[in-house]
Amino acid sequence: MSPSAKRRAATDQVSDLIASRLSVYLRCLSLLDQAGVCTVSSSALAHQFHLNAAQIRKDLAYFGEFGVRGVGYSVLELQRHLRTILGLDRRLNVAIIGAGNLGLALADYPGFRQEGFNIVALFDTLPEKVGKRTRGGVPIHHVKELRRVVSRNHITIGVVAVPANAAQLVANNIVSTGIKAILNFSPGTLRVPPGVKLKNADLTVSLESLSFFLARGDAGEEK
Amino acid sequence: MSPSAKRRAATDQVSDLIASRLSVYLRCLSLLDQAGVCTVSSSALAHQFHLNAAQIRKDLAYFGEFGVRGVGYSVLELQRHLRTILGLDRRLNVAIIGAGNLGLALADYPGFRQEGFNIVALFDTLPEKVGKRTRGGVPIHHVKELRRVVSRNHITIGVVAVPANAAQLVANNIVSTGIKAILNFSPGTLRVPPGVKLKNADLTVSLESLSFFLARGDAGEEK
DNA sequence: TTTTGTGAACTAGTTCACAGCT
DNA sequence: AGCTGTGAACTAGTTCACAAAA
Repeated sequence: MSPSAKRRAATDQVSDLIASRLSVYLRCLSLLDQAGVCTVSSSALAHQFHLNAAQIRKDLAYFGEFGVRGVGYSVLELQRHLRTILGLDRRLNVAIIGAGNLGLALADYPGFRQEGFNIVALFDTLPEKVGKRTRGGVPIHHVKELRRVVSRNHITIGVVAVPANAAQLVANNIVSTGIKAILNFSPGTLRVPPGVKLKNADLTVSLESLSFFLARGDAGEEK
Repeated sequence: MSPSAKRRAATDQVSDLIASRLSVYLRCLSLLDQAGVCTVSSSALAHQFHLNAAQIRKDLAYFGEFGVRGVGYSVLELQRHLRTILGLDRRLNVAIIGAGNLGLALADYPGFRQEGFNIVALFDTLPEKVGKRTRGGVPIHHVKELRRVVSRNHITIGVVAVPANAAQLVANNIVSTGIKAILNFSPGTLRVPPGVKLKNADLTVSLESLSFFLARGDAGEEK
């Protein structure tokens, strides 16, 4: 079967788990690249980063034949492939709604910029915040400007960083601008129409799971 | 089979997915409670919050028989049960290592306090930060004070909010104090000994998954 | 009758193990 | 010889569907 035949149609539903792992692989490769490594085998990757070799191969093979049998994967080449697959070959503009502690911190978080994400705008409704900028220089707009700013700046990802009671309203607002990807930090379950990808990153849920494992006394590694 | 016989031994390994869902259920119940609802059936819960009724029942039944056949669950009673199961019946003290943007924001994040978590201390190595306090009043200590502050304040959860290159070192440091639960915001794969529960909350991974789904053009709901 | 609790059926995700390249 | 790519086997997680209880 030819490599191109392997690339799946855009309609195939790929699980969230695979998407997250690809992102992890990319970060592992960056580390190897920095360390001057040119070629790596799936088992070397697996061993170094506590992953499963077969799973790495399967995940990668899903998108094409990137390896060379008997040799392994070219670190540089695989990095490039993963960046393309993850859509990181172009810069992505991100808006954060909610200029509270969390929103402000996310806006200036250096990790995002580093990986190719531009946080181009914050939004809030409080008059004392609107018009200001974060320490890192991200401008804070009024939420009513959302649609205008989104289309002018080609924003493709919206981040919800408002309290729970406002979250669904904000999400609807984001969806109405045509944005197709939402990262939600607020607690509770948001509803978005089909065609819009929602990812939850509720920090309290994470802490409460830890609490749960502490209470039971059984631990173990996370996947 | 008696209700108590259902309660599983502490050695049973319960998946992360169940733990997270319990936390979500608890939040749904809080909303219902605020709305003055006294009793709720699994299907009502499922319908209102876009969950699966059978899954709710199975998750809950794993820990005991909390429902009444033909009636449903008492909102108040189930809340209390979930809080116990999640270990939220006692307050939990949390330390955050890394007083950067993210660490500072997490320290003052009102959602944590609200749910029963006390962020009692921040840690950093920079002399200009050590000795200060966050806006919310959380004191910033030097990392070398970690062990002392942890034992004096009965801290049971450690949060890693430092750059990737320092993360493993910080994790080791946390483990050495006897803390058994770590929430990791840094990118990359940390290694912790068995008996310590590690939960990753890498924000870049979340954004990159979204980017991936944008690039493919297939969306759909997250689990 | 209504709704729980749960075995059975099903679906998704992971790992094994090896054929097939290089 | 060594390592990828992948069907087959396995494991985990979800949903169905119904008996038992209120």
